[in-house]
Amino acid sequence: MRRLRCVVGRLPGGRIGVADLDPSGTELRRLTLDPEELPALIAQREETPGDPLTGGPRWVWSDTPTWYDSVLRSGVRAGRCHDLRLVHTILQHSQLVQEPADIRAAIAWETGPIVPAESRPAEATLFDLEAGSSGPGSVPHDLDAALAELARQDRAIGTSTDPGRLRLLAAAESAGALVAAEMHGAGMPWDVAEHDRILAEALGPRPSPGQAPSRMVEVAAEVRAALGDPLVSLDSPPKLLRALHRAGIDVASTSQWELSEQEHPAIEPLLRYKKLSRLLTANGWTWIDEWVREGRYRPLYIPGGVVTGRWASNGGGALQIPRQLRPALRADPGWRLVGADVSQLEPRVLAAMAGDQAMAAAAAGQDLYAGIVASGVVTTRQEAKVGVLGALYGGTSGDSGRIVPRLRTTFPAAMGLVDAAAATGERGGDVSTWLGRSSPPADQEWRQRQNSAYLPDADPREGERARRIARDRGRFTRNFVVQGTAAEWALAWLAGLRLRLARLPMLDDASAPASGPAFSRQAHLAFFLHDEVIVHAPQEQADAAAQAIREAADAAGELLFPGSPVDFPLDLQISDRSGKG
DNA sequence: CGACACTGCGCG
DNA sequence: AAAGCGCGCAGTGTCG
Repeated sequence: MRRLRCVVGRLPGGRIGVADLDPSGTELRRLTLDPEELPALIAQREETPGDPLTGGPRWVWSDTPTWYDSVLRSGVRAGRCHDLRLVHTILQHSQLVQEPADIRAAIAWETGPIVPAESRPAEATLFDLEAGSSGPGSVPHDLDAALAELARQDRAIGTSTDPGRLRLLAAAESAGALVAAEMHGAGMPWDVAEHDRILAEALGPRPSPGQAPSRMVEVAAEVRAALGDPLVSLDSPPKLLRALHRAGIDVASTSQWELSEQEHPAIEPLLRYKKLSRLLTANGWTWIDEWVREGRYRPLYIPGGVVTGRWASNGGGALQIPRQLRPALRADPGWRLVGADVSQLEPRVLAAMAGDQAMAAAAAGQDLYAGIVASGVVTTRQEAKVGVLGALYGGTSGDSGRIVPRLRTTFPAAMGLVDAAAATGERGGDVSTWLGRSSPPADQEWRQRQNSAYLPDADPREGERARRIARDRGRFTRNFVVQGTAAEWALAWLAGLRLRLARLPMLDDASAPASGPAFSRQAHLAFFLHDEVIVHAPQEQADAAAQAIREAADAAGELLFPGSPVDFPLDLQISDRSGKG
């Protein structure tokens, strides 16, 4: 059953048009309204007693943040959407699309990764729908342009080799855009006092501006004493490297993995100094001042920001918050954090895609690596992990180089799939995820190097270089199919979770400080990181939220891989703080 | 002074 | 300078 679609776009003169389309694409009616009337219209159309958000139409618009942020600020949520910009990006390169000419010709929709207009807490008043909004980094917001692009996308999907998969991908990607906008609106509940406590414990109390924290000063002195160099800068890699050489420490770089292999009294304090320095510069007091407002950290999430389909983020390094600071992610009083991550998502996705019976059997328990040990191909969990990561990333040497060939005999279908993806990439071909997102074509320079390496008078070093970058691309495409399909699974998980949470009752009075009307009275997503979600839930909804997370994971598996024996077990905790169950 | 490249390290 | 994928961000250094 295909639902009603409501295409939203700008009209000449600053009004907004909403065109209702039946499943065949025929326009049934058209409304005209002022921009500030849009939230009310959406609220009215979403209103389905007892089934909030799930019974409404699919809103079609140029770009989700452009239209949806203001709607959200009015306290209104949309159930489903179709983000023309994101779907355009997918269809443009998808190998499943057999007639890409129209889509590719619509260059106005070719935006690449979005340029965050304003990621600082201030926020621009969305409808900056003036001239210039069709420049680079933007898309056409007019209703006519949206209708034309939607028609192109419908045709591209309808004539593709697998319309079902591309429709699912379009819906999942677009649902991700709704989640991203909502998570930005809600923010992560951030406990500044706890963050400060963690910093002070590691670094000493907050120093006055321009001063180094006391613990760092002490550790730096230890390093300088051990190097016999009282003035050396530890913050400049070139200077530090020279100082290390003067002290007789033979390293090619100052990276921690290389330093840690050295025996010298300066190494231990230097590594400690680097840890402290990283904590201070990346997530120190300055970070708190810059990013946390009224108990909320609000990064910008960027769906489709990574070529594989993973999200990127902007503002404060949301996807790289160190584990050490996780306890600062803390529920409001009377609320709980419900956190869940998928155990070994990528190898499970690979087993399902490849239909690898042996790998599916190994995945049957909570711990896939234990299952691989049980299969007898390796003897320790560590070997299983190194081997699987080597298979996914294209490891050829060291431990993974020894173990991966053994996996080939035990899991031939799974290994065949990633090996084939690597071979295709090395040849300059493209690969696609399970739902049809395709790898970016090899660029001109890459092709140039492959061609010139085989000319009769080519320098042998050119040939070596060509083979090396060919292997580099092979590792990329090998990983692309798995990382990208895992991202699709995660989008399906998020999409299902979001709608399940929306069915939970709105509380009459939640004791939480308002973070926007739509988020202060109901369990909502607060964080997402590739294979992990955190839901911020009123205490009385915590169990229901946990149940929703589990159901959504099962549903995602069934949606992508119907009938597959591979399941996707979760590690789930309910707590007032993240980082500890 | 800004733009850019590079290093290094946090996350999955 | 990971032998093996994908990111964002801060700091340093270089160039114009």
